[in-house]
Amino acid sequence: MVEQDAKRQPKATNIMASKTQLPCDGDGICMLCKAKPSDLETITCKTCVTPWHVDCLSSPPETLASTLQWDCPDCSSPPEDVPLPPIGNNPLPTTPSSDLVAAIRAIEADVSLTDREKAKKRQELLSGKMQSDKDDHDANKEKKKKGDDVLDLLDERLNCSFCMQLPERPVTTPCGHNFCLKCFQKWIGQGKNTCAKCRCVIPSKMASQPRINSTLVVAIRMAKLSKSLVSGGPQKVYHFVHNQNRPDKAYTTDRAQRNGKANAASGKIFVTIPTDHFGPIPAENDPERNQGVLVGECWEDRLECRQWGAHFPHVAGIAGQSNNGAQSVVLSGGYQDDEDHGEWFLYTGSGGRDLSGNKRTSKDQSFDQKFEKSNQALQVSCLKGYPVRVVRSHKEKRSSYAPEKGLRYDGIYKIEKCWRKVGIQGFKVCRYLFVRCDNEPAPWTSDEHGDRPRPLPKISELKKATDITERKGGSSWDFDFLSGER
DNA sequence: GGGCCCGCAGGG
DNA sequence: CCCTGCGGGCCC
Repeated sequence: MVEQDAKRQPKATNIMASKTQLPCDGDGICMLCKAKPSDLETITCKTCVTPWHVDCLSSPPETLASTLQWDCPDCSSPPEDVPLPPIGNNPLPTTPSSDLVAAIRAIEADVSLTDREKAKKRQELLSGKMQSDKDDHDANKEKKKKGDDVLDLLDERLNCSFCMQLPERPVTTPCGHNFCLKCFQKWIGQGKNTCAKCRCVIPSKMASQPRINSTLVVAIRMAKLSKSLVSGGPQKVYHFVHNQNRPDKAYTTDRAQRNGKANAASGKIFVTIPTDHFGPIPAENDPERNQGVLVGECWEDRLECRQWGAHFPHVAGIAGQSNNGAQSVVLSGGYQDDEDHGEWFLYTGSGGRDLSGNKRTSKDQSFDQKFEKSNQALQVSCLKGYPVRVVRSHKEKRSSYAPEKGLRYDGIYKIEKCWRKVGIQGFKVCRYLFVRCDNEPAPWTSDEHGDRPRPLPKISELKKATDITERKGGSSWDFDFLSGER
């Protein structure tokens, strides 16, 4: 039933490989003449979507039509012994990327459209039928459904045949199949030289020097973007909605130049809470395990912690919005003014630090902190008595309550007071008194404080520790734990 | 071990 | 779009 389709053969440009042929690099610079050709002087391969400098090609295409259907020297004229790729009875080409991308680019280039309109057009394009611009209001529900379909369609056709996910740093074989760079290299490393999907021979050049199909990257991104913009509409779109295509673990994006968690993007968020969800994460929001996030749960790093919803920001210590309150904090011991007593602790606000140059998280304070942004969010949570999830990190061991390793979810606290004072570095800091308030036994397990639950701190103890110099908001001292209401 | 530099995510 | 940020890896 396999049809050999002659039309699949590259246009007979019959490149003579007498002269070295090299494409443009990632910056659009011709690797042969080192010049940066304009768009008009550049031609893009229909298979691998790599740009080439026309003037440096030994045999450039002659007609407009052949330009659109052009295969670069790497992808055309396979060795004589290579059979034509077997084509199934699917009438669609197996490389949606080139045509699709050309059309998407045309939309992108249209300056008369807003981002939103572009997204809509992209989405229409991807769904294969141009939808008339009828009333935008009640079509929302339908669009939402359609958005999913589009992404699903993309998924099926673009997925890496090894890991079945949307490819990470996708490479495309001349036969039109996409793989993650890593998956592809692993396959080649096993001595294979045929496409894992259709068994067609992979040219040795491509095998030894696979190129990232950057345009496919863009297409996948655009499709996702278009989905989020069109389906989400004005209402809030939570992260977990667009989560389905992320791998289970943090991953290196095509943009990152290094592997590893330092520059990684987050893996799938497993829980179904919105990022502004207050309080514990219950079992009903944990479809993965159906148990919720339990006090004492530990994670390797912040990205993993994020995936379970305990604390969403990747770097920042406070999760919150100035008008809404703060959902969670991370205690790392990195702040001199922090004081961790387990059952209660003093937390320092963010800001006031010198972040010039590349210092993302300098420890040197150079100006006063204010109750704004995330500091204000904590203030709101204090005033309203909202529950705050607390995660401890033991990067610097300051307290016997710190977890043995990694990060640990230590349950719900309330911010009993907040104020500003002059910190150790001589600048004002925002300060918050957190007191544990959930019903589970205190999670500390050190010998020193082995008796659980640990008694609540005495007011005098807190007063002494907090050293209030300026009070800003906060509940009164008669907070509920005095009466035993936790 | 400290400094530097990277890219992601989120708020505004 | 810009700025910030209680990471994290690598290089010195």
